Amino acid sequence: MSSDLTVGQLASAAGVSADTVRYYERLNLLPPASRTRAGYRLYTESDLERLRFIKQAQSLGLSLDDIRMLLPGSEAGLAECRRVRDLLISKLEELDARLGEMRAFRRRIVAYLKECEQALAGKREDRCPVLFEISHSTHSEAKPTKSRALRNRIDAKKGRKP
Amino acid sequence: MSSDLTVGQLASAAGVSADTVRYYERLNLLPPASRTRAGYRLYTESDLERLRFIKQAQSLGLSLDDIRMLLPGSEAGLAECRRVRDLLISKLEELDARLGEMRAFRRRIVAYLKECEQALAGKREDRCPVLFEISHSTHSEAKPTKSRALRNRIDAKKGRKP
DNA sequence: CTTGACTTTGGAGTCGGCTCAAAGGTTTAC
DNA sequence: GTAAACCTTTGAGCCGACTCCAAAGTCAAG
Repeated sequence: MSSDLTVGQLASAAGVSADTVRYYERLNLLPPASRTRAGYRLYTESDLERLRFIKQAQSLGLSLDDIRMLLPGSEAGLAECRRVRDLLISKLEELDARLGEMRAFRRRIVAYLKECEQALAGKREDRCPVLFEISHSTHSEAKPTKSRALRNRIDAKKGRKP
Repeated sequence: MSSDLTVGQLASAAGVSADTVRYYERLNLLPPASRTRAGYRLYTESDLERLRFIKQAQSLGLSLDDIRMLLPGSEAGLAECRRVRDLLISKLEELDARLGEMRAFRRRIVAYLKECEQALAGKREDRCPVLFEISHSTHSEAKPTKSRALRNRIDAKKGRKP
């Protein structure tokens, strides 16, 4: 309470950008901040806790929509707990479905890889058996745009504030 | 030539929309289709296989950029095979890394779920212990990688062709 | 008093992967 | 011969979670 924070201070305390804080406010993930006479947003420690909670939950793979459902509602302990449990169960189901798919895909990749290695060891294939399996068409290539997914990951890993 | 397909036929055979097929063609994921005199696209079985491969790879979380790299280039047999092998190896590594992350995430969810169930069984908590923990854990590194892919897959499962 | 680092707003842009609309041309079924 | 159901193109819109921008206001240090 000794410490009221501006957006920028709150943001850097939580390791996000000021834009992100305002964005969360628009989405009702953070309550509308009180203001100075000049209109600057003012935040308290509890806003910081809440913001950290959001980030933490997000790092668990929850979407902002999911998180909004987790944020302090009006119910008391047990009801709250049931709500959380239901969300966790549904996330777990999603996760398991996806894990199953990924393991199947892994088996497929491994099988393809084995075929490749065999063809390379035998040195007698006139074309990659994997590609033969996948498709018979040859097709000319445009320029290989650098993967955006990769760039996004890199951006995400290093520091928040530009 | 027994089985030439129009874009709509190809699309529904693969369970995607015609728009998606044309979109893939724009992205060079499918070779430019041959045309009838009237300009209609014509596809073959091998296009269908290729399209199915794309969907299969995609359902496991590979981006279209990733997939493009797995698709046939113009080099001859062994070189081609080496390229495919190298890509398969790197995808396999990625996949394993991701599987590891997901399993860790899963353990965390399961642990939280257990706490919820216990609190509900004991009926003595005044506050959900999971919410308490999340709000008091230290926020390390946010990595919301899977949310998006996860939701995309879910959308993909039910919402086909409206 | 001026500089420069903050703040405000609304609105636009980004990325991947579609999805839809508009305005027209073609093919097929009756 | 005509209507339905295809097909063509270009180009815009959608989602989630930001991110950036411009133009203007505010605040603290020197």
